[in-house]
Amino acid sequence: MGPRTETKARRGPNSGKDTRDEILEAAADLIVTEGYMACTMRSISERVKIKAGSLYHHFASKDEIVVEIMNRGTEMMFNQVTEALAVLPEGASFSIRLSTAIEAHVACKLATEAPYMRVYEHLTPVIKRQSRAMRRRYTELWLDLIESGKREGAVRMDLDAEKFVPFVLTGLNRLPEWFHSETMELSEITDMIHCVLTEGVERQTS
Amino acid sequence: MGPRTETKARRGPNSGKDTRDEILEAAADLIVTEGYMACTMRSISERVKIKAGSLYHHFASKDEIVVEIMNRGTEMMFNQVTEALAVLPEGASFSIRLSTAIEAHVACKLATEAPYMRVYEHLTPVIKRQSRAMRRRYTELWLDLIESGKREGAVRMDLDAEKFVPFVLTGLNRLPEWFHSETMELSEITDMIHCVLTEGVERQTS
Amino acid sequence: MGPRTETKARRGPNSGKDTRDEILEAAADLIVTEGYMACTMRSISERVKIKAGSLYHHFASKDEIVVEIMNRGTEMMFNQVTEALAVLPEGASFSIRLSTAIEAHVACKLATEAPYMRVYEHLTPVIKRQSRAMRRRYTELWLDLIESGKREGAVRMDLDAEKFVPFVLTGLNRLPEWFHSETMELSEITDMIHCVLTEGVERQTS
Amino acid sequence: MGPRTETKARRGPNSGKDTRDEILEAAADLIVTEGYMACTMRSISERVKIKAGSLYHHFASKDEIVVEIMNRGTEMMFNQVTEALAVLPEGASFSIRLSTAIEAHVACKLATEAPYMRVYEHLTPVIKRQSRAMRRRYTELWLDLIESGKREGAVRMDLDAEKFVPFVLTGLNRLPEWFHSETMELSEITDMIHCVLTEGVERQTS
DNA sequence: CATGAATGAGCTTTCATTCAT
DNA sequence: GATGAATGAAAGCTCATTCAT
Repeated sequence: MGPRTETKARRGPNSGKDTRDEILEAAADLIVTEGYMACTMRSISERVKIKAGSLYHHFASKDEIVVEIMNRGTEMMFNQVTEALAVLPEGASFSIRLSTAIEAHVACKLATEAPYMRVYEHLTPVIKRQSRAMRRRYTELWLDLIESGKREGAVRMDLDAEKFVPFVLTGLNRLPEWFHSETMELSEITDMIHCVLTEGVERQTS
Repeated sequence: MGPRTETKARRGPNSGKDTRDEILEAAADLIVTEGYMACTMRSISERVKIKAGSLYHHFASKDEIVVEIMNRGTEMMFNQVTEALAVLPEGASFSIRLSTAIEAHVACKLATEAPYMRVYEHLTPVIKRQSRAMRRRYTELWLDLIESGKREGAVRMDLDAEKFVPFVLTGLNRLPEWFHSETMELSEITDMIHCVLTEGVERQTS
Repeated sequence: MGPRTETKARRGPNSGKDTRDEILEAAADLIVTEGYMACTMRSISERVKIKAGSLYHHFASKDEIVVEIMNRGTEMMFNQVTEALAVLPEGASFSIRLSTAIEAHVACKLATEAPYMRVYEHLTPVIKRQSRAMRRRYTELWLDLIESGKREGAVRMDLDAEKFVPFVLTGLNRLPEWFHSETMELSEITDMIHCVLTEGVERQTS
Repeated sequence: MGPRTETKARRGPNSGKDTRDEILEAAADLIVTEGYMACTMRSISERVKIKAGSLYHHFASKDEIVVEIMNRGTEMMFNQVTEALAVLPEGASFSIRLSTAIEAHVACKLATEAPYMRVYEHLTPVIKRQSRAMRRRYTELWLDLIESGKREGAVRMDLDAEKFVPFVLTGLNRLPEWFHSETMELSEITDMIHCVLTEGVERQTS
């Protein structure tokens, strides 16, 4: 018998997903596809094919589920963007690093197979407040990006990163609300945003 | 006999607000201050100091209340921004018009006395879908602004306004989520945004 | 100006229908077409094009409306059947008088233009209890019919009319529940009933 | 350990009734004793001594409860009448079979201990429509009875059973509305009905 | 671990009724 | 007579949660 396959991994051999993961995924998927209101303990339990009360063996409350979803989502985004930046060649310019970050972030927000990262637009501020720490960590990733741009002389020194980053991120986060994959090409959007953020909308006079 | 105080205005001297308005305002205020979940027919009725069932004399359903709040909010924003642009001197440059629109929009989103315009960040996409028409109208105001910028040669012709405007507006709409009036000056933010959008973040080389 | 046309008879010249009648008819029609549950003070008032509260100028309560409908219905049935019997030639046989009564009763129960007489099947015993006196009077009409049959030697003396009549009437009253005018001829049914009641279902041996 | 008393039967020693049955019985009893309007989810739950919301663990809606009551009622009637006919000696005459069916049917309608079978008179057509299939099945039992009477030459061939049966059944069903056990003997009634249906009310001339 | 049953609080909505204007 | 606004009670139903088995 293989290592640690006895108790867990009931569906799909050593798939690595235990009930806890299934619950989170079911809940996240409900939020993304049917909205936060439709994500009740009962609807979650139906998807996992478990009875509602049994959810409490894995989570102390519904809040705990939602908070973990939010945290996992942000963490996955953090990892994805970090990874995308890490694989860039040593010494890549700020402009390249910025567009890489934008692309990675947006790709996460639209990833159909990973509901975790797409729940945010469906959550109200009251709920999101519970996941501030994790989000702050992600924000700092972007703050670092801007700071590095300043250090290498690519970004205006008077840019207030603490205000610029939240503005950009909230804009990027809501993209699923108006992006329609049928009529738009994703690269068009990331290019537009990258271009606006680096050069602005004004016609270059010279 | 005083001016039009005969029939209405039973609470508050000639306030001009009828119960319908009071209900909408109470509901909007609840959403803004305590979140959408806390805005129940009962909590609304308590604020208006009538019984819950009486709300149905003024609105057919809770949905109708929320939809009207959303529509009024967007309409007020539309009027406010339109007005701000209208009072500009004839021939004001695109840059001025853009910063005026940004300031007007942001001022609305943070106006403490007018909860209508601040509910959006507390609503989930499922709910907001019901007010799409009105929002489209507001979006078109901004599309016109960009188009006029192109016509006068101030904006790059290759800017895709249909993508740029939603990106900017969603960024502006979420401002209340991270703006803290204690530590930030509102003008700092609108200036930053205006600057980024027109010139970009890159250091001017010349 | 004609006699007494000033205040009443607003719709249709001296139609003889005042608001009170309109209310009763609207309520009866609602009961017949949509069921008792759908007959609310509000739905009645909408049909009469009046506001709900105004109904209380004409009736002290919803109960009063329903009771009057029931009474009027029974009274109309009483008059209709009495009239049908009255126009028979002097000395008409019991068998003829019985079939006449059946036909008149059934015709009332299916009369589409007179909802009053058709409400009964839609009312529960609890409600109907309030109109017992009027119904007793109608029952006595039938008791008299049977008694006259006995007197002229057409009806078995041992028939207990006090039991026979309610049995027959309840059977006749529910006819609208299973009669379908598309597939059945009304005369078929009244003939069948008349035949069964007079001769029974058994095959005549002689 | 006694027979099958382990798991269920928490209230009342081995009563064999689970909560679902208790709910149905409580609801049926409420309908019969206090009328359909008095049968609310709350009043049912009070009788069963659980909270109103708990009813939804056993039934999806109030409608489901009422429909099941109706179906059970008709099914019990069906079984009772079938059984009564089954225990008759082989070759019992049509007249005997008819009076047996009448007695069994009426006994059901008046059975104080079985509220299921007595709810019908308290339900409006709108509600009863939901249980048509089951009722049709019961009607067919009677249609078969008449047909067998025709086959053995006891019933007139021209009798339209499809009309005769509904007429008789509706008459029998409403019996609780006017039958008073204090002043009437049940057998008097069933005898009268049997006699009228077989021989008619007319005095035999020969 | 999982379940079935139950809870309690709260939800939106409906209804007959009242009454000052 | 009629209306608009309000009431109070109650309706059907939902939800997160608990817990003995």
